[in-house]
Amino acid sequence: MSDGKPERGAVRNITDLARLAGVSPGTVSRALAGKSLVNTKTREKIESLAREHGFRPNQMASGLRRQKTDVIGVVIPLGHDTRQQISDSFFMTLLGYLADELTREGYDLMLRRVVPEEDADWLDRFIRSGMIDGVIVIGQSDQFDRIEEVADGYRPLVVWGNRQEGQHHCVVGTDNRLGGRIATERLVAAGARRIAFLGDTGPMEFAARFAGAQDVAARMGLPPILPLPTHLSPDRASEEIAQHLAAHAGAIDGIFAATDTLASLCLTELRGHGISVPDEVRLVGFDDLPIARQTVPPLTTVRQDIAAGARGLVDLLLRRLAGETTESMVLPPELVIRATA
Amino acid sequence: MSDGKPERGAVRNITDLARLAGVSPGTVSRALAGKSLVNTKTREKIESLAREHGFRPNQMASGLRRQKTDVIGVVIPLGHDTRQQISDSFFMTLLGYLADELTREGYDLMLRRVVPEEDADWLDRFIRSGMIDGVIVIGQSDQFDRIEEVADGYRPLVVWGNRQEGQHHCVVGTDNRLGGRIATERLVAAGARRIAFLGDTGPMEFAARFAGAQDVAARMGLPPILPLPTHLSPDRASEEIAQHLAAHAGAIDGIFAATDTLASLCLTELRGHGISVPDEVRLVGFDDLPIARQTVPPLTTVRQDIAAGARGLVDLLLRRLAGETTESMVLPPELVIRATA
DNA sequence: AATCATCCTGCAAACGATTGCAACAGGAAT
DNA sequence: ATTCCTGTTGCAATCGTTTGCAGGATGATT
Repeated sequence: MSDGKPERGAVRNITDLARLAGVSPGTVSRALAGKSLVNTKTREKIESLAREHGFRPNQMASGLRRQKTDVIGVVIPLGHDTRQQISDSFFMTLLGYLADELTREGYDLMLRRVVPEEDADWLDRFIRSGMIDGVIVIGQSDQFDRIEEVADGYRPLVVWGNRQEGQHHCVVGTDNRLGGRIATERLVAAGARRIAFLGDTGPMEFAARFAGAQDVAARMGLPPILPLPTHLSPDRASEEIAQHLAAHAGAIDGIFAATDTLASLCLTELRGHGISVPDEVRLVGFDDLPIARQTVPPLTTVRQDIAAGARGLVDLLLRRLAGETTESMVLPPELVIRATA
Repeated sequence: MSDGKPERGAVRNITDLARLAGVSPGTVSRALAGKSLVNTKTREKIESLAREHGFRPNQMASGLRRQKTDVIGVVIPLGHDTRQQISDSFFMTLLGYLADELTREGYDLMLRRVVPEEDADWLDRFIRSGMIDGVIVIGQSDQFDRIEEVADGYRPLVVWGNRQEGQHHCVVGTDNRLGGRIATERLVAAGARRIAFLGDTGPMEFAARFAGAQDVAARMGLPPILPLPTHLSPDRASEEIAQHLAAHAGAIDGIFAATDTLASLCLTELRGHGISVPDEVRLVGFDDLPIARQTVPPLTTVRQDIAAGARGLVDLLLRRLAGETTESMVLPPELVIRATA
């Protein structure tokens, strides 16, 4: 205050501050922690000194002593599609909401991106690092089993992904199978009969969407859904989509894309091939990312409520942190009809 | 090994493991840290015991003792446009690359999103938390002065943003003013004369792009650039863009958008208004995000090399961490010509 | 056999904050 | 005057790891 530049750097720890205030370190700790056991005058003196010197208690030390770091780990396993997944719009949006929610609850967020193939015990390593109070895994990728293994011995763990019959780990996610059904039903309602699924069917979530599509095909007596495996990274995807279209020209009149990103790329390719949407081919995406509103024509898609997902993840994690046992949370998908189907 | 389920949880710290191995804690520490002073046989025994019990040294304690946490803080100040900025494609892509680079260098990433208006000393608080070895700030937003204040007293700080004459903090970023010139020159070359700038001119980076556009207008004797202030969040932006278009119908034949995201929204609105691009109105964006390739028609834009930016940020930060003094790093923008100008 | 260097290992003091316990002051109650 | 509270404060152990220093064992050299 005095000079605009209080001599900072002099006070490095709670003991220095205690010396200045003429009290013991313990009292300083209590005062700064806002405990009720400190005399009001003492507290004010300590607080003003702390402010003046820009002092903040060291979180590492505090964490060590309290056995609680107030940090939540968020980890994105890059399974199938190493590159680019981390900048996938959906995951990033979810991450943004998670940051919001965690901040609101007084937690910091430690982000880690791992490649399970190079680092077998990525999850265990993170958990036992001692730096985090709990873990949120974004996307099961192909690591379902690894997660299951760990989940039994470690409570504060919540996963974004698909719910599996009888699984042990607590998961938050959209009902992908139902989403797949909804999307496919829409394609059929729009006149499609020979339907393809655009995307890799390896990852859990995608597999479930694919299964949902198959459900509908079976129920309605349509030909089986044709899987068109595709990577997620835009550069590779475009090319692969083009090949798929060339290979199955005329044999497909409806496409269910695993992701809005893929759907959008597909739309571009369809236009390139002179195929009209939705007249010749109907198209439905998944996620309802902002991009879905801006494609030409605007994309019909299945909406995932990302904000609700983030809230659910944090809420469940906090409850597990508090010792509760929690059920998984399944969010309802919602059809958003625009112009591609 | 033995049973598939080694009794974990028994070994909680280095001392437990020392007891098991029949050595002192110090030796265990040295062995696990890979120091050369330990007998090979002892080391192997300790390592195998550690593996068997899934033990990892506590990073908090280690950090406390070594005064080094191996964590880098990444903070996104949400200045002008509180909501949604964190899920802005550009920042998120940058964040992804940062995660990659930091991981490669053996650092973890702590992500924090702050609202400077609610929390005046966001930067100081983060720095002095004791949890991080250095800070990367993504975007100066309107916090230039605050960052300057802190930068003199804290070395391991690097900022993504715009370089200012005579500034004190180390910054990595594209030459926005040059980018603005390039974009505007392209608009002119494509036949535009009455040019507008779409976006808020408040944030540093945008202000520089705007200034670059003004440079060109002045040099070429064109009418002054018309600023069309717009929020970044898609929902508000669309509406605002529509209003701008309505207000200046026919009076504009070229638009330089501050961002590809805005450009893409603008394109949608233009189509809605039946205005043809690039015949009636030319459009140039900024960033070269993946979306730029998928708009209809594909977007002409100014490319920022995000990967190089991330590498630069991490590289400079590491060097400052090592005690070096570093210059700022200015990346060259690059015009990518597609079909909108 | 004595000396010395070379390896390893153990001891104990840090790092900085928290907290159970004890002690103290001052006032109230007896 | 004694006893008993109540409200504050200090003391010292603790969280788990690291590391400077000293010391012990071993083998080599004279």
